[in-house]
Amino acid sequence: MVRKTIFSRADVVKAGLAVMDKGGVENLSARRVAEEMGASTAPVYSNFANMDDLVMAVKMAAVELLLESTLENPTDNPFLNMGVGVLEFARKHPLLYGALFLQANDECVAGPGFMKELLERMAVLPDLEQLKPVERIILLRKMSLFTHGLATHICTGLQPGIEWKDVLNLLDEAGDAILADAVARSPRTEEDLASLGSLCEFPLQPTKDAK
Amino acid sequence: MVRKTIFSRADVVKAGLAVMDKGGVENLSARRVAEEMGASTAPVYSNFANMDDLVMAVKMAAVELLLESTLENPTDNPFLNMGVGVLEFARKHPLLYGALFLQANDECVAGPGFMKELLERMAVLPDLEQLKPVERIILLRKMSLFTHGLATHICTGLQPGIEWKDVLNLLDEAGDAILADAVARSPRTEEDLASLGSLCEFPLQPTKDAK
DNA sequence: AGATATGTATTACGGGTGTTATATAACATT
DNA sequence: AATGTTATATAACACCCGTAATACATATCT
Repeated sequence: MVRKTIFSRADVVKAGLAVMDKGGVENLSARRVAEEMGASTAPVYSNFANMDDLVMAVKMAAVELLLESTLENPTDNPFLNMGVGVLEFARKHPLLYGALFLQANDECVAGPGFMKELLERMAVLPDLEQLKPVERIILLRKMSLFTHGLATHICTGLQPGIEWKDVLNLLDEAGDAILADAVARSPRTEEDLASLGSLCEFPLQPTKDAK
Repeated sequence: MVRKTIFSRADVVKAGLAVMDKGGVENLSARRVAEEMGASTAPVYSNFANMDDLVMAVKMAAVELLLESTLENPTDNPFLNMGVGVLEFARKHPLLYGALFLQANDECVAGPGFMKELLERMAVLPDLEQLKPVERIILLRKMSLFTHGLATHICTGLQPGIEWKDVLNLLDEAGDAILADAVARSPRTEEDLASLGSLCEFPLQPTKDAK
């Protein structure tokens, strides 16, 4: 008889992602992951030091999914597409979204790297090149806040009756409003920028506080 | 007369609110509430059928706190003040905010009633009376989404370095942008409103699905 | 083939949870 | 004073969790 399958680190992460997708972080336990894999809890602990490590790895896998989602191009507006990608992700994987953005998250797994990626994509868009780099950061911040507010409502089910096309229209209109406002305020004066101080920078590396 | 109850329903809710404020929903257990009250778990179960009932009651108490916070007037712009109130609440009670808005929340305790209240306050503001009622709903939706996006970031700590005054400036600028956009789009045509369909209504009573 | 190493399964420990059954103590009524 | 009522305390049950110790089976090496 062939030796039973060895469960790799990737297998555990894959199973963990499935569990998290179906039941959220709070259901991601060693026993459930094991059951999902069709194994015992032993492979979980041979591949990861403890559950916290696994949870982190699964979150990072979820971020990969999110970034993929933001790379699709459902509309002809690249700036809008980023937001739509986030919303699509929140709709298809509400519990993954919740694990990434709706938990007090010291490790900051989804924050800086994700924003940096989006910022680089913005820099080459024709509508936005007239803005100062700092103004693009502020614009991204505003759009990101609106988008995440919308995504949060989607995945917590706070607005049950809402239709998907209306969600997209809402994002579109808000994007227009915020973009028009950004253009109208450009170029900002120095004192204007000073009044927005800490908003003009991102902590561009993850805040891995070595503990 | 009946024997006076030492631990009233209100006492249990108060203790539950304290526990939730300090440790979030996930730490709100019968034993912790009892400890907070300086009692055993018995009063919890004599005042509430089960823990779900208590959690719901505590959430409703948290909504009361939130509404109080939105009634304060830190600026001279009543519309802005609503948003500032939400942000202040999220800053002072991040775990309460999380319990209300960052959990998949079937009971929808904080949604409709809260929005309805804000909508009524909007109707009497001078800047907004020129808008159609439906347009005010859409405006509130957008502002609410932006505000909650901001509040979520505050209470999950996703943007650690951000300063409070900058948060308020961000809200102020976004409010201007969204309000200006709403005025510019007014009066909306019928087909315009049709394209926003389900956004124009709130489910004005809580969705208590009797199970 | 036999020994060894290794990945996996099983089991168990300690602690958390919701909930309930029982015991106790303080009050109200008779 | 005795009784009944009722709020509270205690303890127990069954179930979950993270994690470690142990047992086992299989692949690899000698």
